[in-house]
Amino acid sequence: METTETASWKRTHTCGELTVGNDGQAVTLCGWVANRRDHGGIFFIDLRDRYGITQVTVDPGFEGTSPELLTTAGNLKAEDVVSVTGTVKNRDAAQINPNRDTGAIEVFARKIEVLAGADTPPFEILDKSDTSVELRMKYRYLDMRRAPVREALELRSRFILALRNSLVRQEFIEVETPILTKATPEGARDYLVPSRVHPDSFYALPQSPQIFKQLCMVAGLDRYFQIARCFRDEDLRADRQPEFTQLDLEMSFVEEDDVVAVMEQAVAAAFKECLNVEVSLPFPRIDYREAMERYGLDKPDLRFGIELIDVAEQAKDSGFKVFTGALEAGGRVKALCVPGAAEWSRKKIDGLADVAQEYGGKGLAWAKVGDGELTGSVAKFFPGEAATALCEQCGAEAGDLLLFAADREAVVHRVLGELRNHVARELGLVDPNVFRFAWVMHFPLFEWSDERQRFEPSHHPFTAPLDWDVDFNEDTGSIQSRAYDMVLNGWELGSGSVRIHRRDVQERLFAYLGLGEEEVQEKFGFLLEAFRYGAPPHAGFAVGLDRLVTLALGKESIRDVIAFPKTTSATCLLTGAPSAVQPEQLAELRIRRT
RNA sequence: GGGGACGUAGCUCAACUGGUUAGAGUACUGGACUGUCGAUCCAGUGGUUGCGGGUUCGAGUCCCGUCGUCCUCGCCA
Repeated sequence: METTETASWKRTHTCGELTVGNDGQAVTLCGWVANRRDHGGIFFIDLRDRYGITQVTVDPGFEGTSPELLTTAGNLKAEDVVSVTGTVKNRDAAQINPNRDTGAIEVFARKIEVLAGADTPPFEILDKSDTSVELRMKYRYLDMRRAPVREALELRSRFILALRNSLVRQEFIEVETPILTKATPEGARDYLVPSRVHPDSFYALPQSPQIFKQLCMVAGLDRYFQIARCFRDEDLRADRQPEFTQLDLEMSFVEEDDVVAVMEQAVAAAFKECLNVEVSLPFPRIDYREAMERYGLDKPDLRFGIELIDVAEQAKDSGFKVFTGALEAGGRVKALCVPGAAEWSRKKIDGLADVAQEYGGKGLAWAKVGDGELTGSVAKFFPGEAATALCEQCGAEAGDLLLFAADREAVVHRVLGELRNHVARELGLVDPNVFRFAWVMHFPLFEWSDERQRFEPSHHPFTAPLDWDVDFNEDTGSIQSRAYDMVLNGWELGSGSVRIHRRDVQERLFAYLGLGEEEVQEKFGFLLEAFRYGAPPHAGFAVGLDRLVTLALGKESIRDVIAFPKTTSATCLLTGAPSAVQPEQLAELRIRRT
């Protein structure tokens, strides 16, 4: 047993819980010195812990205030870790701080023990931070003392708990799958881990627990889930970094509706429990094809309208070569009608053209809608009646701005889809407190790879086609799959699919992909073998937790909800990872530097 | 791999078209002050302008390279 002296600093309360009800109580608080105000005799110390800030008062007029206490109080510095023992007192009305939960009381100190002194921190620890990301990440542990960061982590924790509880209520079993696993042949670049025991062989960190969760279904677990860390060695963005967390699940004897219902329950429960936000169920479902036609992207932001409009009929006789040429080449001509944007400056519209080019457009045709006439770059091709017809088709009124894209369908959709998001932001139609979920159904089974000059699975090679008996060689690009995405406010939150449980279909698919028997055996042999012993029809889903929590909090980057995030160049500023290793370590792995 | 923005005191920023000794707020140090709560007041310390080269009588400013952060295209089954 330790002596009582050791325990004398132990807290009786946190810095967030004392109220007027505690008046007169003897308490001990522990925390960091957030601030100290010295009035030439009386000291005020803001003591901070995870739960809040409580004002500690050191008053020479207070009975029991020793000279030592005054000295200690006078020497306190920001971020010193202290234990304060004293008496709770209600403040006079004039001294109440309404901006703080504990603002109606203060603790008159009898004793202050410095548990650990602190150097002056590299930046001030204020809730409202203007410190550079670089410095915040290098000293993330200091950044995390700030309430906004801490609250994001707290919400993330509660969010995960709510999701977990919902799934457990829905009879799911949480299973951990290996982090050291087998390299996957396709998809993202793998992170590899050399094997010491087997020189020249490597583990890979999982891009997702995909195969293991399907094996769980063969095993008869029926309903699996996992809060799974996933790794993909690709370049970073605001909405992705190389290691991220998914809520991953898989279910047996189910189809799309069942998976969708489970996810809707879980997400709605989390929003309700953590944010008190009622998400309306069920989420609307939209066919992939329709999403592309109406919004141009497979992750439409449904918080606003401004849908894409086909103007081929009006464009075909316009005499405008860009339009007619695109149509003759089998492409599309579509438009966006931006309400009230006719007043936008030339500079602003040129900015839109830059956006169009960024996403593969050759340029941007536009027209301002006036009183029965058009002005702007394409106006002269739509005189009189033609202008009227065009405006009617677009639902355009005087004061609106029409934006056009004419190109291959993929380019038209991409450009207008991104422009749609762009102009909505410009128009202030994007409210972070509105949550518009949707399911995008029936993604294409394959997509064309320019790089490899062939069709590849757009989801993964275990995704079932909508028609089990479809011929993969026929009209390959438009074969529909049973893959679906969950979309929120223009972000892809997650995706899933009904899997192929029939060995014959799986073999036909591998054959179509050009994977020889040997190759299939080497890469997926264990999965196909498992399927030989009775695979139930199954389907699953995985939702990106980092993204979900980011949007739930109205943040802009997933780094805001990750405790120790990576930089854009995939490094950790705090630890310095990645870093060189000792030659001995390399030798043991039989790796030579080149 | 490509494009863009940024890099000046511990921190956040300023410094007109190249021109005297690179400034301010804040932090920090010292002093004053017994009711503040981002306390206030007075004084002070603090700079290889990311790094390397170049142009120039003279570079924080212009040029080239490089490093780092952020955004982004490609990439992300």
